[in-house]
Formats: sequence, structure tokens, C-alpha cells
Amino acid sequence: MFSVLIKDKETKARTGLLRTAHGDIPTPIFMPVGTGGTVKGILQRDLAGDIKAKIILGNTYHLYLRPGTSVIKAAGGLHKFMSWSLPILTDSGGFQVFSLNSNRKLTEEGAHFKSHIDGSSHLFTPENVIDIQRIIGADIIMALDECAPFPCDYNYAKESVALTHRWLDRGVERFKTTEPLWGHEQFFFPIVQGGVFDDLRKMSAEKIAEAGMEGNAIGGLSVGEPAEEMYRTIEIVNEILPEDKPRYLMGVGTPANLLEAIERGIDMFDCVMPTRNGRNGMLFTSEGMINIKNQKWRNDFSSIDPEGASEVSRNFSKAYLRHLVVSGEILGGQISSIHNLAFYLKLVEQAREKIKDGSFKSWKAVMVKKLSIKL
RNA sequence: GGGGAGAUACCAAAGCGGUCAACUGGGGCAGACUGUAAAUCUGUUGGCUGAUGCCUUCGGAGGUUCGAAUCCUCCUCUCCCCA
Repeated sequence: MFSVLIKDKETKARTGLLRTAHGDIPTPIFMPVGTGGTVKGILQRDLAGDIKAKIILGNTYHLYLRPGTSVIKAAGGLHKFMSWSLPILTDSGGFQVFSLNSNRKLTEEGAHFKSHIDGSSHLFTPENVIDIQRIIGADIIMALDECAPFPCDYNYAKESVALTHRWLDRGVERFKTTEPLWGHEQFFFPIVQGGVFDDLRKMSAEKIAEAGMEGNAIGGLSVGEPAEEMYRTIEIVNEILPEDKPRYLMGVGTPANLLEAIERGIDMFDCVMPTRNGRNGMLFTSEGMINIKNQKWRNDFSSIDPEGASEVSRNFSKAYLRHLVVSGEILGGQISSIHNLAFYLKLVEQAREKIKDGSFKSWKAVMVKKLSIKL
């Protein structure tokens, strides 16, 4: 159940509340990615605590292969399995169909793929990914889609989006004819595709809106296209997606991407950037982006981010974190991830506040410039 | 006292007459990363130069040769084995 609380007067930005069985999610929100039942390197305690995460992701493809559906089922669902009591959203595996494309083959029936772990053959269909996500028990489950690559020609994109739509019909049917396993409500989000082709995106947005689900997602972006193309596509799609449903931009992005998308009416985000890039030494701070591995931080004993959103941001110095990351210490990846995630969560929290007090547009303009600086 | 092995760039270690400014690994430096097959991957690592190129390098000093990190002589140092 979603409700828009305040609409920004100068932009398409809005702030709202998405109520799920495991808790309320204020929007705009950023969702840390926890592919395999863990946000890599981060304790659940810190996710809910220092980081202030309201919802995290899981991944159907990865959890299905390991530990396997039977284990998740025996555990009583993913919430219990991983001791996480707040909301979870699971991606369907559509992105893996894209990113592991050398191991898969698409047919009308679904996505045939070989496990990246042991090479065994599997099939994901629009129906069985619903069944698997019922077992996982995520609060929000995603449709099986094909995330088309960039660049890709018009005809490929057209056929791809048509397949995604046919899969959607089957997914909706399965969703409507099955019940949650664990006694709590699950929402089903369909996904807009269509590459960077405006007519395909419009057509897709109409199809997805028609499904009448609790929320809607935009996929197939941030796959290599210029940021301006992405922003333009969001504008076109959001003209069509209903205003009274949350809009989830999948896989995005940089802090600046988030603000640009919020301005265009996006409510939900997920991205591996704060965690993966964090582990690799890239930090997002209130003063700009830094590569903590760079020599210039070697003797910089100032805190990681004085305005830091998390305790670790304020309590550890750049020099110490540089030492940890350069040395390959596990704690380096942990501190970087906690800091970056807290930074992202604080950013969307600020966005919500700025939308509420009517100063979003000017605040966003200043922030985008600041956040794009490489220190 | 006797016998043997070796000294190569920041470190380790290849190379044994020209295709060597010198394989490879580590370390250093820098870059990439957007619904996570990622605590991963890429580039670079003598000097000058936009590039071709030029200059100085393989313990030291000489020598052989058209040409030497590679062959010869001496010197310095290190390590191993036997007494």
C-alpha cells in the first residue's frame, strides 16, 4: 500500500510511504543490495542500525542456486533464514539473464541457463520465479524480464520488450492464482523495458501500468547508455506510470543519478555501487568522491566524512581506512561499505526532507555539483 | 684449509652473443566498477620526448666482437658443502 504524502511544486519529485508487512518504507528510498542473503560484509544489526536501511534486496537467481529453494523453505523464508525483520525485495533473476548471457538461452518458455557454480542446466519461467519468490517470502517480488543490453538495435529491443510483456502476463496470472507461503502480503512489481527507444518505452510503460500492480519498476537502464539518455527515458516513462504507485528505478546508481531521478519522479533505488565500489576503495562523501587508495590520503588523519551519516564515517580517519583497504584487510571493505550505504540512506533522507519543506530543486542543484566532484 | 654456486631494475626471479630498457610475480602508482559469477578487474612501474627516437642501465674495472646482461681476465662481495 503506497501513498504519496507531498508532491514537490517545482519538479516531479515526491515523498511518500510504502507500507509492507515488515514495515513502512519512506520514499524516496535507497535499498542496499544483498544478493545472496547478505549485504556483503555488513551485519544485519548495522544495516538496521548505523546505516538506517529500511529495506534490502535479495536475488532469486543466486538464492535459488545457493543455498537452494529447499533450504530457504525449511528455514521458513528468507527473513527468518537471515534474521532480518525489515522488508525485503527480491529481483527475479532477469538481470542475471542479462549479465550472465554467455550461459543462457531465451525462449518463449523462459530463460534457460547454466549455473555459474557447477554448470548444471536450469530454466526460469515467468511462473516459477513467482513460485520461488513466494518461498523466499520477499515483501516485494519482481517479474521475470529481459534486460536488453546497450547498445542494441531497434528490432532486438522491440522483440525483447514484447517477450518481457508476454512473460508479464504469465507472471501476473501466476501471482494472482497463488498465495503467500508465510502469512504476510507480497507485492508484485512489473518492469518497463524498451532500451533507449522512446516509442518502445511508452508502449512498455502503458503495458506495465495496465497490469495494475502495487508498484512499478523501470529496468534496462544504467547498462552503459549516457546518463542523459537515462534521464530522458525516465521522464518519458514516468509520464505514463501512475502517480499513486511507487516507481522503482532498478540498478541505479551514483548519488547524482539518484537526485536526478528523484527530481523526475522516481521513488525507489537499488545499486551495488556503495558496497562494491566501497570494497574497491571508492567512497562517496559530503565533499565528493574519493579513491581512498590514493597516496594523498596516506597521512590524512581527518575523519572519513566529518558530516558522515554513520558512526564509522566520523570515528575512523582516511589514513586508517586507506591502510586497511590497501592492505586488503576485511575491515576496510566493511567500513567503506557501511559509510557508503549510510551516505546513500542519508542522501535520500535529506531528499525527503527537502521535498517536504519545498526546497528540493535548489538543494538538488547544489548537491549534484558537489557529489560529482572527484577529490 | 679443500671444493662448489652466485651477484640482473624497489624486492624476488628469468634471460646466457643481436628480435633486451630486459619474461614473470610481489610491492608501488593510477584507473574502472550502476537490478553483485567482483574483498574483483585493467593499465603503468630507468630518464627525456606528442610519436618515431635518443640517453643511461644487468656487482666493479678492463678486454674480445660489427654488436655483450650474455664470452674472457682481474678485483670486490655473498652463499653452500667437506674438513
